[in-house]
Amino acid sequence: MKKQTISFAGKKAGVNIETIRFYQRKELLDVPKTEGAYREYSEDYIKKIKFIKNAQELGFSLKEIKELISLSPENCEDARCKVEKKIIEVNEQITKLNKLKLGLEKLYNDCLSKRENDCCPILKSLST
Amino acid sequence: MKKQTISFAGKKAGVNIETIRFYQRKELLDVPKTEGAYREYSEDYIKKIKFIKNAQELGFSLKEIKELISLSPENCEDARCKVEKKIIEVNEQITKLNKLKLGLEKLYNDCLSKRENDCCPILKSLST
DNA sequence: TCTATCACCGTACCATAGTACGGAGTCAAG
DNA sequence: CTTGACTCCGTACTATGGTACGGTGATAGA
Repeated sequence: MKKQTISFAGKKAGVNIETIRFYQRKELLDVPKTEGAYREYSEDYIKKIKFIKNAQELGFSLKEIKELISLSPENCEDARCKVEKKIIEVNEQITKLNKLKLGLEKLYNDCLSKRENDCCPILKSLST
Repeated sequence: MKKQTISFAGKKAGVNIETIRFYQRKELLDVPKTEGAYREYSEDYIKKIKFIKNAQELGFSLKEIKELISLSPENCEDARCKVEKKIIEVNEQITKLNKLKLGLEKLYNDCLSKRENDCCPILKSLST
């Protein structure tokens, strides 16, 4: 059995050692209590790190992940509620980005169709 | 003629005084040179502040806006190039968010259709 | 047993986009 | 001519998500 040190856990979970320590400071992970001077990071602990990374990839902030962690696995209504809220947020972001895209595309096309010697429509239109 | 102080400019452009000073420090705006002890903020200056705010709303970072500002208004090829790049970025973000949304929706539906006394699928699936 | 390599710890630093604060100076109205 | 409001200035602080560094101590292999 390989020693389950922090660097081992970091490699297995695909994160920096400092990141683990950072999550511990932020109380997203507990600090394992050990007999010796060096802490032991169990497979379970590595799963917890991966949980954080998975949730991050789904767009949750560390603050939100901390809330998710504190939920009871039996009563999942709260978790479902948080996921629902996040879906709404993501939808809002998509809507916003689509509008943004339209604005940028208009700018781009105006610039392409400008007459010779005209002032740049991009820089001009941003100045209004 | 009203005095064109910094607070006047801030109100007219819809930004905080501190934000103007922040942009000056970041060299996005120049510091107006004045005879007296208090600086004068021209209408032209207020337009520059609005330029920054407009560009921000289109998704440009302050760093990118600084680059935009440095472009010559005659040769707009560079500006068009930056806009094009930003359109690609926005598209990538939209794609990413759509994937994220699918993931969240799957999680949500799994949770709704879970059997009584099952462990919460959301918390469980994030733990893998 | 020695020494390289790690762990642990606090603190400082990175980028991003500001906001807040306190002191000193200035300006204008009463 | 004083007082309140404002400017200017540097610095510190906010949130977010980490990374880096330097000192001390433990541990394991040669």
